[in-house]
Amino acid sequence: MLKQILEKEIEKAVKKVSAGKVDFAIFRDEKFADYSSNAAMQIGAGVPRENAEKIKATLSASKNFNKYFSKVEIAGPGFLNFWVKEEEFVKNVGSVLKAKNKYGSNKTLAKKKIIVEFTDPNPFKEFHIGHLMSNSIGEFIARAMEFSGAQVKRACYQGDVGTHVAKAVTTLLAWKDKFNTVLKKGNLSEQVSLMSLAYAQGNKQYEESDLGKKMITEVNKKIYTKSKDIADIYKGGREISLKYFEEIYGILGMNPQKGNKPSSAKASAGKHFDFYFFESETGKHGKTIVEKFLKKGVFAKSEGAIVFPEEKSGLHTRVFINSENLPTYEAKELGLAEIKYKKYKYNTSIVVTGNEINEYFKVLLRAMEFVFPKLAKNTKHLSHGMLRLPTGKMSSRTGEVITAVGMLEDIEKIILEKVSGRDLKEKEKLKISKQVALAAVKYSILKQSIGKDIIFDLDKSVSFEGDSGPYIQYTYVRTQSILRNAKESKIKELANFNKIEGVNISHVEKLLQQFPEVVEMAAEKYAPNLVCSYLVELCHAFNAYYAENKIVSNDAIGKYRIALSRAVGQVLKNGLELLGIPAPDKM
RNA sequence: GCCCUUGUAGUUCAAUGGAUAGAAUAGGACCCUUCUAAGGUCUAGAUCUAGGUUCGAUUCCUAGCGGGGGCACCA
Repeated sequence: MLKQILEKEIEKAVKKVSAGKVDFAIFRDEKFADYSSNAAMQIGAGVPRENAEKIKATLSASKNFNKYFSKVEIAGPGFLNFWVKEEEFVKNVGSVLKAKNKYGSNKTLAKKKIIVEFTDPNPFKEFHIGHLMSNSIGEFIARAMEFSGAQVKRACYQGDVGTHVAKAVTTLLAWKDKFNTVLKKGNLSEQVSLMSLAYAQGNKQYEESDLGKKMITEVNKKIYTKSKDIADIYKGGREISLKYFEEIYGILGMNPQKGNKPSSAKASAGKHFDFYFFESETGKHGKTIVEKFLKKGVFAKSEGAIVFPEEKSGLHTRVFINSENLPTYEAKELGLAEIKYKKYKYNTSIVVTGNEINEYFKVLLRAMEFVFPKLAKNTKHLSHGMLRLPTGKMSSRTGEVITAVGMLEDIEKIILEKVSGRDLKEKEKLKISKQVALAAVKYSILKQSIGKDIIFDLDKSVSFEGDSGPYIQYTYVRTQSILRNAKESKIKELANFNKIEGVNISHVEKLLQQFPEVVEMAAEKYAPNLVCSYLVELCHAFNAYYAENKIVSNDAIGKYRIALSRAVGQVLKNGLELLGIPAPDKM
């Protein structure tokens, strides 16, 4: 990459000016140049502009520098501005077409084994738009790591035991007949909605009456001990949820994983993750671990529970095993860390969750430092913000939730309306509306830096214009349409990019050259928003180019423009692929 | 009360300590007998307050004010 070449050249030049280590940056701002650097100003000694002059002189004399760059200038307080030779941009168009779906990938994480845990929906509860957020972000992280050469495994961790399950099961016990009927005769969505009703009802009971709370606590114990009283209901409900989740992963565009192994015999045959972990197993293992380390003094007994005390964490005391002798989230997570490692000897374990558990996770990692120091070091907690409604936080406890499927369906209807006039088959229209809806939703999640809350206004947030997923899809469609036209007109596109004359390098070519750098930074910083804003910028540049120039024409420049369109299409497709957004050929 | 996090155009979001703070929407003015107007062109509009570090601060530090989350047996 040009950036790396430039970096080395500057490094060499700086050494001639300063003996000490200089920490400089290379950045891009098209207002000024193709690349810029602050190297001269980062040198502690001397006058910045004089240092810049010296660096410039060295670079100008470098053969390797002159091979790729046409010019270096000094500006402002001492910035070095660099211009890339125009022919490099043309050559790069050829590189895009040659590399195809590999363009932009790199090897920075080659041979690294990474496990990414995300989505983590709980059986017996709804799959709401918050899970959609975790899924979109997690899938991006996984794909970005893969694009950087890592061997990635996807993991999904599901809470199939615990109070929340007991709440639903307690209600379902009371509704036994109704539940059995729906279980036998109802379709999946009826089954699921009955369960979420049961959960909301159970939750109400738990909060409003002591008797209800007591009942649910009893049922909770029965779930842990696998009592026969609840076995059928529990098993039935669990299966429904897991089946439903798999259906959603398919809708969200996750690819089935090859050779995946459910981590326990009880697991249903999920296909979309490599590993499925369940609290029923991590709880058991976690409890054993905590008990073992209680003896070693890592944990302490307090008020009938086993806690990780504040003195050790430096944060605050957390319960790992409660006074009912059941493992809490923290103990389960401890168990999970080791179970994961046994399944897959990872170099890095990334856990994607909502940010409301940030504090717990910090305590957990401190505890893990005592228990599994190596794993603690290699675990990275990546938290995203909450998906909030303009009316406030949504709550599955009260039943005020927007489900992922419900929202996607609503948007699909709007899009179906939009494509109604197009000359397309009904089947195509349906497929396209699904693809565009997914793009609208996923993009609105991924376009901002993860970690911040998203205020999700259904009417406003999900946009089809401007800075949106559909805009990128539309531009991709435009490139494909151009290629179809060229084919119909029997115009052959350019194949040799080494000696093309009369091409005016536009913003489009420069952006194409930038893609690999963007991908690398997005992966390094876990920042899908960088890919998003890059893609929109590329779309904008290409659409402006398209408005100004006739693309399809049977002459040298036409042939070049067709090739350029194909390259733009390829990069858009690669970028969308990273974001987990489909790229339709027509819309 | 304590801890974490956040504060940028009317709104929703950008900006590895750099040059003139970018987009998108909403507003105003234009462009479909050139390849999909889900598009393009022009225009107006913003860094919570007070200090500090720095050649240079939206970015780092301190304090204050506002939003969000958390503060042992839910996850």
